[in-house]
Amino acid sequence: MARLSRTLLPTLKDPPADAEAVSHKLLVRAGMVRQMGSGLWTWLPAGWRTHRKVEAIIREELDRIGAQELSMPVLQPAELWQATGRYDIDELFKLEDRKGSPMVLAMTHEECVTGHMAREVRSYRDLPRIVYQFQVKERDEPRPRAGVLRTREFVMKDAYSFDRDSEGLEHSYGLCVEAYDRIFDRTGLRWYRVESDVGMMGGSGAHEYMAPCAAGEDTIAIAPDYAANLEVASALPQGFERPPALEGPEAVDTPGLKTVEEVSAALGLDPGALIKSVPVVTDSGDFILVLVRGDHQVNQVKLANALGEASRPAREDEIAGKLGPPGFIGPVGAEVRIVKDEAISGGGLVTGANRPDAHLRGVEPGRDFEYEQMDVRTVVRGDLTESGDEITLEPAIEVANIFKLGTRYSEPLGATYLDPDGREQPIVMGSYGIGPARIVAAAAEQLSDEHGLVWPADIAPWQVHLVSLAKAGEEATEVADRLYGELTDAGMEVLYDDRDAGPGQKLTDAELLGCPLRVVVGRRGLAEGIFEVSERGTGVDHKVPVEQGSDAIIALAGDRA
RNA sequence: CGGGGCGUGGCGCAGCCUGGUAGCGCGCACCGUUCGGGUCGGUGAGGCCCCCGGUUCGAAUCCGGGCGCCCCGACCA
Repeated sequence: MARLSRTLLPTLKDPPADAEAVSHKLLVRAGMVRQMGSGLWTWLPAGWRTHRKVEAIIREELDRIGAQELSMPVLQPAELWQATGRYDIDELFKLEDRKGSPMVLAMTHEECVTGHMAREVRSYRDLPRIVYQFQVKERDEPRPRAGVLRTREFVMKDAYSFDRDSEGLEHSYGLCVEAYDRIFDRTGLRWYRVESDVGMMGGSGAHEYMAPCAAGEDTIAIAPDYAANLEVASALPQGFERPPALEGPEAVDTPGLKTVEEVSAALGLDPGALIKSVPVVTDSGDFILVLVRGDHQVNQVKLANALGEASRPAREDEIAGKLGPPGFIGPVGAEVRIVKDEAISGGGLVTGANRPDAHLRGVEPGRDFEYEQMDVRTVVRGDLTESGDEITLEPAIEVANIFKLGTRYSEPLGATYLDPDGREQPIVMGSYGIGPARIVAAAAEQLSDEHGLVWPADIAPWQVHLVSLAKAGEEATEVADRLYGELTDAGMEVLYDDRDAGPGQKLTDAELLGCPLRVVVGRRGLAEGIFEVSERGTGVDHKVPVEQGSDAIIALAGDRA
């Protein structure tokens, strides 16, 4: 069934010139994926085997918590999307059918599944339910990148929970967390479950599953008992050398010194002793002066969450008249709304003087200006968790996310039920996504070496890569054929390299593809009466006596799984 | 959306500046050779030089427009 001589497995000596990410290079070289267009990929047979193995793990674990698989269409009428207000999202592919009716290609399926539940669920007795599907998602990404990591079309496992109330949601959410934890353990990835931003999905809580690797687009903040997306991470700031407090603010001349670096250097102070003043304008038009420590950055996501709305940096014309010139802005005497980050404390601080070429020192929040205090800064490496552990930052791929949606979709789509008292209530929802392709790519990123891929046993395209080094007609060919038959009959997944090719090519291809066990049948081993079995990744070799043949190899494969 | 780069047999590239009818390596086919780490030699097939328009006796090359792809940033249910 899987004789390499008849398998579509186009391995490449060189990676595509435009590939940067390790997973991109290796998955293409190993003949697992091919590009069709920007962000559009074909999964070739070997790649699809791995993809489906990931799907199988997900399916088993979701079935185990009582979730039910279904399948919804990708092509959908635009109506539902107009109802939830998501029709205007730029990433949504929009089209018309032949009658001119507006249609969309679904980028996710909340609208569709909630639309169904609105019709089918009537009573509290119909709840809770958890359903899921594996279905293609279409997203017109502004910039697809890194091979299969960020694409415009991809299969997502999306699950949706429907409960009577938020307690029920907590329970369903907990079940999904359990299932997801097991799924990611089984994939063999190194992973974290982190707190995440609820983003445009709305709702009351969210986590992401993150696989650390160099090609990751996100950054996660990690400590022994802490894990969060950097977008929302929160921590205790590090100390700095604090200048002496003064009776009141004192002006100092700082001609031309506009940046934190310039001012702190000129005054001989730690950057942490400065207050960085960032004027922003919110979506609703509110003008706010945001203050963070000189050695910190404003975190747009945390700021939006703290303010309850998004904001952007203020333009110079908006600042003029309210505050000093850029580089010399400060909170003292400013008649604007002031939000101070909670990492700023104590006195003796330095701020802009709101006039050209001058700063103030000895500034103390509270005494010298009024403020609202919020947590709006981006955590930096070395900050401490509440239990005193240092935080490290790592790039990571988001491989899954889970949201407590609440009634964000059930309300606009009229998904309600009657409670025991006969009152109409909105269904409380959760949504749970996993990208199998990203799991495949993350495994390639995390586990490869200089020779190629190294698949965890449970998601490898084949368990055994059987390499015959014999020429046609040699006795070794018969031996390899027989071993292949025995292993296959025993239910093993075997890729049998029976090609008429040199040993170098066959062995390097086996390493490139990265199946857990490589079995070499060749004259040299047979002279000793053995098959040579190598474990990919560990470098451990076994000499398996020919007479024990398939049984011993099956046992070794079992050990690796 | 801003910035940068690229587009020439299946893959990786040279040729373009300085116009003259396309070349290299790998791969592929065949013959021989070799056979435990991408053997070696020979023969051969394969190209609308991304597209459209312009300049020119003549355009892969120069000019204009378009399309596609990649990278950095913004963005990212």
